[in-house]
Amino acid sequence: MDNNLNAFFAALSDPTRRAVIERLTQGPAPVSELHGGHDMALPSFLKHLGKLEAAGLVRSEKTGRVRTVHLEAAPLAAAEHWLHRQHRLWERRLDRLTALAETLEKESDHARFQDPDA
Amino acid sequence: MDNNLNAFFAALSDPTRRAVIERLTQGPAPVSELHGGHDMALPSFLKHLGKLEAAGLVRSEKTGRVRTVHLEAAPLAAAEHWLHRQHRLWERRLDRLTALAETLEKESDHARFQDPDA
DNA sequence: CTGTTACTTATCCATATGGATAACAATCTG
DNA sequence: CAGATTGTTATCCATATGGATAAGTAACAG
Repeated sequence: MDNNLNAFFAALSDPTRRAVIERLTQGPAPVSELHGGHDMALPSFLKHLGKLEAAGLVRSEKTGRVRTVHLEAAPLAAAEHWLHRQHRLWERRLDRLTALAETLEKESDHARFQDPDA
Repeated sequence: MDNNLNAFFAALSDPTRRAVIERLTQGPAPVSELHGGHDMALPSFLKHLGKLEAAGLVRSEKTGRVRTVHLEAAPLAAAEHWLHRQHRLWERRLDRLTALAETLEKESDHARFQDPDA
């Protein structure tokens, strides 16, 4: 699960591949359609699809001479989950810091009240 | 905002860098502490920190001879947001398909009712 | 002011990545 | 069957990436 994050994030670090993912949220599509609009030779484009599939973000089946590609939901959810977790831990920590700061501020007020000319 | 996603995801595609992020959710740390535990020469490790900082995931300040590194929340949130959006679009599409399937099923039942031996 | 600590900078190296072209294979279509 | 479609495989190439070592700078500590 953790090892996959390497391939997941690497796959998403390329704009061509993110565009493919975005397109696929509209539904499955054959390779040639996905390729259309990307200014790039087909074999080069196929390597991108290969990485997406290797990362498990996408799956494909071939029928006749057409290969149809579709999104795979689970990995998106997994990566999202990792990010969310880190984000949450970080925000929680900020909250604790804020709370601490407020505590210190109150104590500081109190001290000033007891010893105004400090 | 979109251009940053390249660097964001690329930064997260390496386990050393993800480990740094995870460590930093516990709070800021000096370079040497972050480096400890990673079996890697300091300059190599510094390149990882450099990428994290270039991606905006992390910031650092130097005081005396110590550089302290801390997490930057916003980019995590941005990447998380992109993933969430794609995930949502994809799930919404699955829902539409499910609905369509159910509709077809009902129509099919209806047809069978009118023409039971089909 | 000498030594130690904590980075920094400069190179170097092997492999990975993103791109291209050329040639091949396997369907359809007429 | 002949030809066009739709991928696929095999190379090749330039640059990026992840690692290393060596040497340098900038604070402290004594």
